[in-house]
Amino acid sequence: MSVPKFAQIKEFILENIRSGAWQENHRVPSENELTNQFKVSRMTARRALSELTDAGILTRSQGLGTFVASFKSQSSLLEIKNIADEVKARSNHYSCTILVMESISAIAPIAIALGVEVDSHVYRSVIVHNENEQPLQVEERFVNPALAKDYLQQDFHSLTPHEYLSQNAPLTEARHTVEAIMPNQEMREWLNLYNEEPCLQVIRRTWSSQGIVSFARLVSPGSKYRLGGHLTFKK
Amino acid sequence: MSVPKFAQIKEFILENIRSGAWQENHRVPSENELTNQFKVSRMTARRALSELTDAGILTRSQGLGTFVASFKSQSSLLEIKNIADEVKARSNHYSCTILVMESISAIAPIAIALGVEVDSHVYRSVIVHNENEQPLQVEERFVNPALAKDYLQQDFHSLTPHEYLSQNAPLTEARHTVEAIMPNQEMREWLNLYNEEPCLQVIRRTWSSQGIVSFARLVSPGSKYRLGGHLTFKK
DNA sequence: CAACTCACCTTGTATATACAAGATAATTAT
DNA sequence: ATAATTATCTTGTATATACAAGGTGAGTTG
Repeated sequence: MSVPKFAQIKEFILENIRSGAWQENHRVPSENELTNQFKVSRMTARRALSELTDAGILTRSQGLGTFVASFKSQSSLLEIKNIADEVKARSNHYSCTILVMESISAIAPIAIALGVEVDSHVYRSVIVHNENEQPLQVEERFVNPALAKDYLQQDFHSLTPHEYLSQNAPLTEARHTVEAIMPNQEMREWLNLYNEEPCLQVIRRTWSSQGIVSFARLVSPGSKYRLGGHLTFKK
Repeated sequence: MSVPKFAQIKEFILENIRSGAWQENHRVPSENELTNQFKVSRMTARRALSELTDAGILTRSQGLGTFVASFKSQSSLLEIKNIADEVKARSNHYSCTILVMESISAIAPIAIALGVEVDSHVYRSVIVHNENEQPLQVEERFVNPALAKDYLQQDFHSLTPHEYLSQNAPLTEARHTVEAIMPNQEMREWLNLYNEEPCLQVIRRTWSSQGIVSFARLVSPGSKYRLGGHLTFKK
């Protein structure tokens, strides 16, 4: 037996999720349905579902069924949380200012980061996220237009770009780097910084099954923002 | 059935690991041994072992047995890797300079972070880690003497503090925060920085089953060091 | 019509059993 | 003594079966 049956079933389910056919909260076949479809025992079908559940890809509930988990619950440690949620979790007032929404011609480094041709047009947005009307983070994002055609038509006051993109092109992968930088003049104005203050910069690239979706640069003042992480022996 | 049998077995294994009785690479009872000890079927014993393996706490190999995984393989995204390994992985030369090794009286913030009484004595070390003889990171560490008595007698040229502490008091938890700071004069000298450069500062607290082991502050120049992260749909 | 019961679906726990396959040590044959 | 075989331990895959327990909806009862 080259590929175990339970692994084949896992692959079948993952492929449906990756392709976008099964979105978040979509109901996946029950153990009995998989048992019939794949001609395996219930225990084998169950193993596939259980392992994907442990991995955070599915959620199950007794009596109801098994469902595709929401993407954000997948992330573990350095989840770059939705900034709006984070502010609201501190029970502060969230607002945002949209500074730029445009279609630009991609210079080399941006084209490379997005995996598109140099000088092809890409979307660019610059948004300032505020906590109690004070700038907390500047989000500069470059988006591959092939994977999010109507990006520029969105109203990001109600839905953050990250939320919009997650719903539109199902994310399969994300990479980020964190570094400390000194903001330039433009960035200092956006963040309302009058003195020389270091900033945390997170560069984040996100993939979907069709390719690189977007490339974001998140800059926050060092005095107002920090990232946290937590490791434990899980039970 | 209040607590499922497989969960009881998991708890039994975790407790042995948390207490330090079973160290890294210690061999845990085989499926058959657990079957006899707990009077359960092999499938139930197997479930406990499999789930802990999926969680990264155990590793198994066919024909050999099941073992306690090494702590570093537990960490996921924001693993603060051993800096010496990181430098060597880039095939550069690693060296370190030990600036301070002392026993001090804990002022309030340090005492609180370490969970000891104010004015009780704690160990402090300051080490500069170099890549090709250039300072890459300053590690200032405060250690709870109750949990690492002979900390000051170690030679940290051969074994980093983190490695020593991991071996000595089995780690059960770690928390860290990442922020951007401007280094003070002393730190600039340690890092050989002549101009104003922002730094990444990682604060890391580590727990063992007996309490807080140490509290470290890791500062690196923003231009030389960044943290990386990676999220995927795991298979 | 409303409330209750029951059938039926779902996942959750647990067992007994079978064979495959990797690793090691003891035994046997050369 | 060395090499090959075998026995025995380990984990890995797979099935059939049983009962428990949560959730939903249909049908019965008041």
